[in-house]
Amino acid sequence: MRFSQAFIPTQKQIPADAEVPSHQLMLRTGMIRLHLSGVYSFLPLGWRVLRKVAQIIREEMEQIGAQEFLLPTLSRKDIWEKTGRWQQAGDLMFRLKDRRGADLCLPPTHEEIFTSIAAGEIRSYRELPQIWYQIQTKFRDEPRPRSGVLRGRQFLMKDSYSFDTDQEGLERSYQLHRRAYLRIFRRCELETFTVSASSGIMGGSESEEFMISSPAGEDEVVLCRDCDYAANLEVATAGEQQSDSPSPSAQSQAEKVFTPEKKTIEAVSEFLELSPSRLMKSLLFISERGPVMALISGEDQLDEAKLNRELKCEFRPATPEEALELTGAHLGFIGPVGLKKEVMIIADLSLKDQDDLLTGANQDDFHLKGLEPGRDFRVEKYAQLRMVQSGDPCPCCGAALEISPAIEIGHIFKLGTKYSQALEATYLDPQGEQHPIVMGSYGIGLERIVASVIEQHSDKDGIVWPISIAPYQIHLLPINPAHQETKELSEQLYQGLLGKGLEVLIDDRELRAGTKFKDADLIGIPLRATIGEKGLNQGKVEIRFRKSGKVIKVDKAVALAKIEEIVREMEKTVQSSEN
RNA sequence: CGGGGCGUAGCGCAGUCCGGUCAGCGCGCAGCGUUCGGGACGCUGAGGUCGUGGGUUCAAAUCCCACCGCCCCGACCA
Repeated sequence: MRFSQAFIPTQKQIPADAEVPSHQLMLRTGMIRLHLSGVYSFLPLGWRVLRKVAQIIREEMEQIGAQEFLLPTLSRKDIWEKTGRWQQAGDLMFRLKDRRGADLCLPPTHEEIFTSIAAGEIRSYRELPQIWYQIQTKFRDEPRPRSGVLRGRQFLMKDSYSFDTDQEGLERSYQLHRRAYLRIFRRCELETFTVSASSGIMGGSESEEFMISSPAGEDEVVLCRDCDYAANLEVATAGEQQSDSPSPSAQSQAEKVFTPEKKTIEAVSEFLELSPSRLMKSLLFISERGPVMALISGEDQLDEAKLNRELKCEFRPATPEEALELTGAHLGFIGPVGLKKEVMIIADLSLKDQDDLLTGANQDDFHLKGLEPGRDFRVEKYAQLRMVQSGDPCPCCGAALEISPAIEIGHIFKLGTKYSQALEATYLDPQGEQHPIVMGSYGIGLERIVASVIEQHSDKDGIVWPISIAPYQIHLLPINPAHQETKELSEQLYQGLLGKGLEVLIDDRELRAGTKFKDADLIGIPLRATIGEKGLNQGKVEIRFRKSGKVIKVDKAVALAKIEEIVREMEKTVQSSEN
C-alpha cells in the first residue's frame, strides 16, 4: 500500500474521549472511529488487524476439527422462549419487530440458533461429536459501554459449540478448545492466564476465563502468589482465617447502646470507638423464599453471588418500608435480635464462634452490643458470604491472595444439556435410546484481542505490533521521494517485497522526514526500512526494529533478501514458540 | 438506572460565573516562499446554525427550561 493513497487518518493529539491506552492508540492510528456509544467503525488499518486475528483463530479452530458457519444476526423469538432467555436476557438484548409485528432480536450469543440446527439435523450417536463455530457480530445493549472497543454494544466474537454424546466427550472437546485458545493467544503474543469463572446466565457446570492482566480491565481476578489458585472475584473463595485475637470478654452480655443517627458502620464505629471488626453488618433481602438477613463482619463486603449460591433463588434488597415492617426499625438500626417477623438468618463463616459483636437493635437510634451468635439469636446457616479481599488466605495453600484487574478475552463453558434439553436436540445411542446432546460453548472477543495486544505492546511513541497481527509487515520509509536514487531503490524494494508475498506499506508522501518517522512509530509496524541519501551514500539501507529500536545497516543490493529473511525469521519465532 | 464532567472549525482547547468588538488560540488543511534524517519557519487563505428546540431580554455561546449526544465513577455484565 502506498501511504499517499491510503486512508490512514493518524492524529497527533490524544482524543479527549479516550482514557485507556489502547483506545487512544486505536483512534490516533486511524484504526477505528466512534459511531455511537459502544459502536465503532473499523477503518482500513484496524480492519486489517482484525482480519489477521480472525485468520489465526480460523487456523487454530480448523486444527481441532471445528467447522465454520455463518449464522444470522436476526433471530426469532420462540427458541429464546424455550430456553428461558427471552426473559432472562432482559434489557441486555436488542429487540425489534418486523412489519407484521413479530418479535425479533439481535442475538447476544448463538446457543439457541446452533442448538436448533443440531436439533433439526442430528439423529444418531454416529453423527457426533461435532464442533461448530462462526465469527459473527454480537449485539449486547450493555448498561455502560466503555474503554473503546473493550466493552462495546456490538462486537465480533468467535463462538463455537461442541456436541458430544456424553460428559467424557464434552471433556475432550473442552480440552481441545482450551489448548486451541492458548495457541491463539500465544500467536498474538498475548500473555494470558486462566481463572475459574462464573457461568452466569449461560448456565452449565464449569467455566474458565482467559484473562490478560491490565489496569484497563473490568474484571477483578484473585490470584495466589504461591500456588496455582486463580479465580474471578465473582467466584473466588478464601480460606478461613483463624481469629488470632480471641474475643476480649468471653462472658459479655447483650446490652443496648444509644447511637443517635449513627446508621453506617463507619459512623457507629467512630462514635463508639470500636473497630469495624467488632461490628456486624445486618443486610436484609427479600428472596423468592421469603425475607433473608445476611450477617457479615463490619469490615467485609457481601458477595451477592455467594449469597445467591446459598439461597439458590433470586433476591433483592429490602425496601426501607419492608425493613421497618420486618424489624421494627429503619435501615441502619436493624439486626437479628427481636425481629418482628420470621426472617431467615444466614451468617458469614467468620462470625461463627465470635462474641461481643455489635449490630442494630431493631429500634431506631439504638444498637446492641455483646452479642454472641447462637446465644442471642439463632443462625440458620453459616457460609462464606463475604467478598474476598486482598491479603485473605488462599483456599488451597493459605498464602496471601492478591486481587488485580484483568481483561477477559475468552471464556469456555461446559454447558451440559441445558440447551439441548430445552430445544430437544437429542441423539439415539447404540441401544436405540434417546439422550440429550451434551454441549459446550466457547467464545473469544476479537476486538478485545486487538485492544489487549495494544495494551501489552505499546510504548510512548505508539503501538508495537507483533508481526503475526500487524497491519503490514514492513514499513518502507523513503526519506525524500523526490531524490532519484531514493525513489528508484524504494520502488524496487516495494515491488520486490510485494512479489515475495509480503505486506508492505510505503510512505511515499512528500512530507518532512520527522513527520513520517512519527507516523511510523505510532502505527507500529514491526520492521521499518529507511531509504535516504545519508545511507545511500554508503550504499546502505537501514532496517529498524520497532520493538527494540535497534538499527542494522545492510547493503542496498541485498536489502530485499535481508528484509525477507528477517520477516520470515520473526514469523517463525512466533510459530515455533507455540508448541 | 444513581453520581460527576462535557458538547464552541477536522483535532485539542479558551471565552460562559459577571449578557453588549467573543467568533478566538494552537495543531491540522489550501496557496506561495525558505527549509528538508525525528511532528520546521514566514506570509496569505478557507473553514464554525457556539449539540437541538423553546423561553427571558433592546441584545444570548453566555441567563432559564426541555431534549439529544459523548466520557468517567458506581450498579450491571453470557
